[in-house]
Amino acid sequence: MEGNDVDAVFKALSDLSRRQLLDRLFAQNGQTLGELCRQMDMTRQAVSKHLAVLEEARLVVTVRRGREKLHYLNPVPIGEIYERWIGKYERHRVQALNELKRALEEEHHE
Amino acid sequence: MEGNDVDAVFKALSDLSRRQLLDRLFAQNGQTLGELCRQMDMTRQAVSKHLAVLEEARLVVTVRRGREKLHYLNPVPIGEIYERWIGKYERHRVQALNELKRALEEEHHE
DNA sequence: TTGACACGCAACCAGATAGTTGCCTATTCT
DNA sequence: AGAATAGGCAACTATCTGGTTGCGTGTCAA
Repeated sequence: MEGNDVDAVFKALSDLSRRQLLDRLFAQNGQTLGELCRQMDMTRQAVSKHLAVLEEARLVVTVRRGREKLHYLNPVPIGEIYERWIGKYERHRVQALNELKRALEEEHHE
Repeated sequence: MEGNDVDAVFKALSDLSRRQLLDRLFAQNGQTLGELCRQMDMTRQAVSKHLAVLEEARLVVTVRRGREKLHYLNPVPIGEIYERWIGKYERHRVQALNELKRALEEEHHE
């Protein structure tokens, strides 16, 4: 079967705004909610919700510092997605492409 | 920026049923709608919709054979996701982990 | 201590999504 | 030709999702 929290990670990654947030953290790690908001063209609450989703999927880990909340990338879940899921398909890339080619050719001069 | 159809691929992958369909095709490529339905515990129409989403994201390519529709995996989009997106994060895996560790430690003996 | 700042919580809303049912079309088999 | 099979289309429904507004709480600085 699938790893148990694979679903949360895929769901978290399925939204453009959340991928952008990851990109912002990739550009500069450890940013506060406020800093991330200034780059995001939506209300603070919306950004906060997105970050909560990312945190739930453990793609982001937070640290409180006084009244601020610092957000850090956690590379582990993406690594697991690659190892357990994407890698599996990548390893059969050539085979799948050949099967596909053959099917399309047979169709054409049927 | 992101590749233009990255979003469709991530959205397609965000649903468990669709990932299961990809797994079924991974186990046996070139299956018909009917064959896939028998393994999926939902109506044929629901499965058909899921396959349409996968086709829209070009994760699956179809070939008509008479009244049947054969479904084949297309490995290209997943490869692109890896190359352009996942790989970027994987390459900075160790660095991100170190930043995270340091932040968590500073918090503890603050 | 008072005000400003950083963030959290909850209610609400519109549109997307995942599923259903019902019916129609096209192909194959006898 | 007629029945059975494989699939497509459309309408409908319930829930999920991404966003908003409004207000409350904790922390810092003057």
